[in-house]
Amino acid sequence: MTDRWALAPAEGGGVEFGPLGPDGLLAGPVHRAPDAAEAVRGLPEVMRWVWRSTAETYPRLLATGVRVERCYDVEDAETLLLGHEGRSGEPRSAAAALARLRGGPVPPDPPQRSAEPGAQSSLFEPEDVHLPLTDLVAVYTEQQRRHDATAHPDRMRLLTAAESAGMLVAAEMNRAGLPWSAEVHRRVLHDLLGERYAGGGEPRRLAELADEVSAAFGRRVRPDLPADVVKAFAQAGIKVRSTRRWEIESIDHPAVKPLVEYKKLYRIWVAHGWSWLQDWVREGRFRPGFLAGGTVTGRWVTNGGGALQIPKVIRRAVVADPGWRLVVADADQMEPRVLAAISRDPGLMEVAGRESDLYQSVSDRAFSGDRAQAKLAVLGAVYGQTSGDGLKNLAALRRRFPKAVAYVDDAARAGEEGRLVRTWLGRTCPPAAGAGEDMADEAGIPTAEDDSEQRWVPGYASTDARARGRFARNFVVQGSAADWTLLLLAALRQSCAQMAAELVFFQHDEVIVHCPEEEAEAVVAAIREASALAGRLTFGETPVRFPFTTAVVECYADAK
DNA sequence: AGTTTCGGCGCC
DNA sequence: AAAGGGCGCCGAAACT
Repeated sequence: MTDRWALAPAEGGGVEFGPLGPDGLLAGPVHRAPDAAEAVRGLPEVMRWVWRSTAETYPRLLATGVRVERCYDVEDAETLLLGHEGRSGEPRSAAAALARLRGGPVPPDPPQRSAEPGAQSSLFEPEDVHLPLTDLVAVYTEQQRRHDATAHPDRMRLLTAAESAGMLVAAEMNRAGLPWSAEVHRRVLHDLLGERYAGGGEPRRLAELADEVSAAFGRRVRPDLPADVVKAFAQAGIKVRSTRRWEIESIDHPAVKPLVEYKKLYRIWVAHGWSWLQDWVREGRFRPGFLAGGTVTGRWVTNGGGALQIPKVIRRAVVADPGWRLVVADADQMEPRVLAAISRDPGLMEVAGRESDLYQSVSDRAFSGDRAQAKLAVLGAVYGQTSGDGLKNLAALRRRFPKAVAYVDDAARAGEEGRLVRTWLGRTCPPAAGAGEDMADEAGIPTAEDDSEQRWVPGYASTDARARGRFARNFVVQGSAADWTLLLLAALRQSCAQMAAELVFFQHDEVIVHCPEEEAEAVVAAIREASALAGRLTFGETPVRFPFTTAVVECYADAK
């Protein structure tokens, strides 16, 4: 018995599966079963299942009550490996990987399916992309070799394993669902928006605010149409470039107050109103369709439902089951702590080695105690601020934490020059990300029809190049943070498996566990332990700590 | 008529 | 105080 088995659909129905040796080759006879659930259920001692697609396979296992310990997602690994090899534009299906291996014509990736409310996420149409077991294993074996060819094979192996674990977590979260009280949601909507009118038009409060805006302008204005609002301000003698809130709010005009209020409520109405509730909440659960690693940086996305943008007021509707609690855990100052870990800046590591407020410590050292300025400087360094006070503050930051600032500056320069930029574990930023230009241009190689203005010139980066620089600067921090959170989730998932507790929500640096009241303290401890373990596994031994703020609540809105 | 892009704003 | 990174969502506008 080996601890890794590969599994694939069999010709004529059912599945075939077999054990893998240390070299990644089939190391024993191939078995057959009527379906994946039966195969997995019959081999509880298998530690890792190698399959083509977790999003395709695992929801069906979960539907029959079968959980797996670990997996290896061949198509996800293909995506990460292609990225690392600077070939992110190539098709990443297992079938494409096999074709590259065998030298045949490489099939393009099938188009993505659009999201449907309540649907289990599934990236690919199943019919045309399945590989027989022996072919899948051939791709897997080659992928093992390709891991070895990376700059840090151990980190790359950790990355593909971690993201596969993330995909298990995502599938399990989608199955569990976020506890959601439709009754509370409706009450919140009614309190904010007033009664709904028949015919699906604006609710009462929005209609009233629209009337107030119109009255202030002295003519009918539709506050949801930016062009209309800009025109109305112009007629009132006020020039506005846009109707963004920060721009509107500085204007002295009676329409501003109802307009800003309208925008806020309009947003809730269209994005998380009654029709959202109708579409996305079933039997007391909201199933967000989490997709691990859905973005270039490795952050997750959700497939419909806007789960990562739930407005704070709507969180009132997230309510634990009777006798259960929500453990809401939020990583404290995650990005600067990650920057400390990846840059190995001694000063920043020392600051990040404490669990206390990092921005306060930074400000004590570099900003004479002005925490707000310190926070702006750190975020400016991470996001690539180009103007304003942030630049001045960045200089102060650079004096005290030179290695940290140099780390993101180097990433920005690499991005501007079209070079590859990687996270700590090896997730790679495609050169074209955020720019939409072709590869030759990205690499600074002139092409025949280039407009010279767009081409990269040393020392005179174009607007696009600078945008790529900002993207790359942010990528190394945000992406390495995503690396760390994958390891965190994997560890926390293993702890929760020992209890009734379930992971139900994840949002970049925040996780929610739904558990019986008596397990809540154990879950809080598990989060602390998972954080420490993830820090060690991801970044090695560093002084950096990753503390969480945790709250045990019955309602998500009470966590902050 | 159907599809893509844009403006604005929610979250991190 | 000014408007830098990542996303998704919606309706309207701008296209094919």
